Amino acid sequence: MERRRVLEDDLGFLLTRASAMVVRSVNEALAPLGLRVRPYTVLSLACDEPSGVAQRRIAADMGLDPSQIVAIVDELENRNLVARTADPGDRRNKLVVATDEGRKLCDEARRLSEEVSDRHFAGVDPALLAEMRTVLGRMVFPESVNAAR
Amino acid sequence: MERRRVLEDDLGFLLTRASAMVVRSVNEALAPLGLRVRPYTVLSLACDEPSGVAQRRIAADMGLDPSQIVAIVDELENRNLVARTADPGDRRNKLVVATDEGRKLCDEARRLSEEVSDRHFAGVDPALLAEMRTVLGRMVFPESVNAAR
DNA sequence: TATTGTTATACTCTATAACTATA
DNA sequence: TATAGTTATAGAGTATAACAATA
Repeated sequence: MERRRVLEDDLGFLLTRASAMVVRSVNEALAPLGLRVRPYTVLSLACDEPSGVAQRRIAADMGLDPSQIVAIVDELENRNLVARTADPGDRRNKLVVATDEGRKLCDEARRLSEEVSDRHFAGVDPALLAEMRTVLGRMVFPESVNAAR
Repeated sequence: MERRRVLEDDLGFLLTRASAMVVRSVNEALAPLGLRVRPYTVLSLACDEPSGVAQRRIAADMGLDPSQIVAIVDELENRNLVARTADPGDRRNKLVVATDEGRKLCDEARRLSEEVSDRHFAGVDPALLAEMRTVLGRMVFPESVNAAR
């Protein structure tokens, strides 16, 4: 063989390639539901928080600029999957809350998305996968390293 | 805490977030060289193959469509970092070969890019990083699972 | 003065289809 | 007919700056 002498050991490159593969297949898997990865992620965050999530929070969790969340929430709201509700405590906030319809679709999407992940990581030692979750989780959410769960 | 109940365990999501972080900081690190991740990757592949790489090969290794390679090679060629040379064996192929200047810049870029990776994965057990490389490498290049190196 | 959501804009990346030249 | 590279185009994702409403 003796190709890819350097890139095959570059974790950044491998991460990029792997995530592109997963995103692609999740997008394909979610297409029948009319969802793509990013709207699904927003919907999922809304579903995880019964009282709703502020758009800033969504942006922070997804690593995006708040301005990029607007159109995604617009789309989900137009489809009646989430609703923007006023935060009584701080009227600058708009809390994004999932509707019943949104929750149903999210459950379905989650199932499909997990199926895709399982397929990609089939045959990998579950303990190793757990360690990868920990490493990547700490990298992505450094503030919650020792947070109680 | 008790947020992100589901996404924090979603390897696809973590992979996407982590790779976005790395790509962003590698792009920043390479900016002084006038490179971004993708041109750097193409240059790197060209440097790894003294006799040159076919554009199809580059596309396959990067998981892109061959049409997306054209503009990147154009740019590198305009900067005299690579040259397109005719493949004597099959004149349909254009082998992308790195120039001396390209090799010098690639070495520099590699150094900067490794620095970024080291920073992101500082404190992680090297053995675990090696296992992650193996898992992701198999996922990305399934054809070379048992390839001799 | 600072922060939340919003609008607007420019750029990069992704995905396809169709063309040409060689095989 | 099949394959390598190319062109063109549309859509999705990324990155900033600036604005109105609220704190």
